[in-house]
Amino acid sequence: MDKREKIIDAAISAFQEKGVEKTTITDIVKRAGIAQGTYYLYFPSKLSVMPGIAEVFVTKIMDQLREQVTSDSIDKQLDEVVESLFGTTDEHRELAILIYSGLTQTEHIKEWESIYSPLYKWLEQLLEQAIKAGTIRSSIQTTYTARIMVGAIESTAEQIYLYNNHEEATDSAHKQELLTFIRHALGASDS
Amino acid sequence: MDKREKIIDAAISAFQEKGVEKTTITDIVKRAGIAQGTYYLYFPSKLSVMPGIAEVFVTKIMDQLREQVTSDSIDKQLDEVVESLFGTTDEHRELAILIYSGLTQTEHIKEWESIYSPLYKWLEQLLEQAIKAGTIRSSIQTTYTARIMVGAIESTAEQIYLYNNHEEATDSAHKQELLTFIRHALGASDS
Amino acid sequence: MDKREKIIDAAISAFQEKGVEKTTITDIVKRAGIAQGTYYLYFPSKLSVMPGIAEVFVTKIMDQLREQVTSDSIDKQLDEVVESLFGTTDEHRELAILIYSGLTQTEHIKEWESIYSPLYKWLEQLLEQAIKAGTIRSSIQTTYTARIMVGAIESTAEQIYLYNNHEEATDSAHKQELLTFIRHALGASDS
Amino acid sequence: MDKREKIIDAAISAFQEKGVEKTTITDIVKRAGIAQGTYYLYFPSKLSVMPGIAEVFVTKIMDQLREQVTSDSIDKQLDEVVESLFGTTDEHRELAILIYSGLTQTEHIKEWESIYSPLYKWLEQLLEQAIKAGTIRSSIQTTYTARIMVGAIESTAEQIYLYNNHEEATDSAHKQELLTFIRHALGASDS
DNA sequence: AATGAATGAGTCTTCATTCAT
DNA sequence: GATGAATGAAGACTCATTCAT
Repeated sequence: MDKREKIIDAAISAFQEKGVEKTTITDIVKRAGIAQGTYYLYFPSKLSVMPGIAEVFVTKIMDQLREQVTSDSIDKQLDEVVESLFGTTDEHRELAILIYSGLTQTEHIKEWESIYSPLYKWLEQLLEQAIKAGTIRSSIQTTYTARIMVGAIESTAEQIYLYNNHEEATDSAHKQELLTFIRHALGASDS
Repeated sequence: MDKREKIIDAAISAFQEKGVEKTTITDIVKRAGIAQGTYYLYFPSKLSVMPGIAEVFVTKIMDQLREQVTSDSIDKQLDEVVESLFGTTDEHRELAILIYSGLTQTEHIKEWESIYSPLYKWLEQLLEQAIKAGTIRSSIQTTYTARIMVGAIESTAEQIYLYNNHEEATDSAHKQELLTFIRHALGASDS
Repeated sequence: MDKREKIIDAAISAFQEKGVEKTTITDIVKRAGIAQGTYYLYFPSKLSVMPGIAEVFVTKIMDQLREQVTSDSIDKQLDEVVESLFGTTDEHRELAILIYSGLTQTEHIKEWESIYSPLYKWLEQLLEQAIKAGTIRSSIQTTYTARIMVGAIESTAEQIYLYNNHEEATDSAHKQELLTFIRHALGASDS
Repeated sequence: MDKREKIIDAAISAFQEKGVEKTTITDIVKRAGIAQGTYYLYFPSKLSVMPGIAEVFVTKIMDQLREQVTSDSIDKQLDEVVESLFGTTDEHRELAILIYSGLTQTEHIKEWESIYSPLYKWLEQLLEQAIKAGTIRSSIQTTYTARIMVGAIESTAEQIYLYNNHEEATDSAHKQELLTFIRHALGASDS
């Protein structure tokens, strides 16, 4: 395992435990088991690990999606996409917060688009296939709609998992409403 | 103008210019034209101005909405809502980021929901009236859909104004796609 | 005694004892009896005290000169000037080195001229009086000759006191040669 | 070109550009095109290159003098000596400073005398010949006067080239005054 | 002889907070 | 209430030096 990876992992664990603001480079290097100066051979500052962390995060999202979205019908696929993204947000909520927090604190916010592009690309393809199959409306421009959908799903997941005190019943209703919202938006047949 | 307000305004301007992390109390008091110690008579720490800033932010959003959403038909109203929220995001994007950033850096993230509640409430009522008028589908649960819509609109606005390098043509297409998306989602008549 | 002066005195003592390079800000503040941060309220860096130190040095030179150069005849005055500057260099040799060293290490070297100007002015006046009295040649341009003389005397003093291992006999001969050199240069009557 | 020489040249260029204090071994090895560790095969520390640099410096001074001082009369020779040393100081002023600076930072300051000895010897011989020829006063002790002259000339050159902002007219007058000063000092015929 | 990644002790510098006025 | 000079703990960052290859 190379040092760059060690540092990213150590940073994730430190940021999650102590928060970005309160984490020091010293915390990170201790966890990574490397020397103080070695950190600066790989990253110029505390927050410059953020894009690295974000990549790890998106990799996790994509792994989950590829694993969990397996159906053929668009209807079930939407279900699985929402389920998967909700799951990732729930599971890695601290990671999600710290990425957002870290990105906003730096000049790196413009990198968000490129970090997310694998996710956007993947969803675009899924939409294109559905259009070809005639299961969603043909007027959809996949480039934009993919981004809109990801935004809608993730913001809803954040509302549920990050801001709220969960309640099984309302959470489920909220999620169902999102699914219905998206299905209508895509012009898919209501299930 | 009392000192508390002066401090909040100074904090907003400092945070926007230098970022939350790099802003110091000294920066704030200099802009506010008060003495170092005076700050602590009004706020116990740097991040404790955040709720004050957030209030200002939501007030601006609501003022814009009330002023700009004036039509009768749901179709035009949606147009105006998107237009208004896009405008606010564009104009106050740094403010939005710093609030989010500030909230994630503290224990205050759960307050996001309550900070946004005036906006949610306002949109719920708009939706309820449209349901009554029969211009959108009656199966909509306004509590959830209001939140989903705000999430979809703001995340799209962020994608356009925060992460991207603007291009007139694509920005406009992206926004149109969002409108179409929402209209279908609400079961409104396509314009 | 104000803090700025305390810092300069502490810096002189620290620089002399440990050398400029090996002295830390911590060394200085400890000797000055002030807090770490207080240093930065007065000076932005370690070497920026140097001009302050140089002023102290020139003040000492001037005090000595005024006290020791009391004769009326130019011949004796020259003797006393050389004696005085040699004495100052001998007594404060470490101070002299560290000023030169410190000035060369920074952007402050251009300030040397203005720091030395009291000395130059004083010697110009002495020369002007001698010209009026007809005891040195009238073709002398005092502005330049004052500078040349100071340079000649100090460089000789440095050669003797800083670079050499002293030997009473040669030191004295060296000094006499300098005096003869200057007397002839000024067109003064040889003693 | 062997590595030792490469290092000395790299050190000169780095010291001149960044100053001795701010130059790091890393700066030097990068310029020399060698590896970090290789430096230590040739020099034990940063300042131990200084004597090597000083050699280069005095070699340049002597080369200039031998090339430019070619006349027979003492009067013209003095002119050429001053011209030559002024030229070297102007051209290599940073080099001169960094040597002085480097020497004062270490225990090496006593070496200044021996570094300069070729220059002193050369000037002693020139003076001896002039005494023999009867063109300067016979009471001169060449050992001391050579040192005094070098000191006077170099300190004047420093005053002009290091400390001042040049002005063609005053610089030239300053130099002429120095020449007149020295001619009288040596008891040479005024030109 | 040459390399250059890794080290970690040591320093500079910042800045939230205090408190005498 | 208001001030702002002073504080000093804490953290970022540097860089001479080493050593396995």
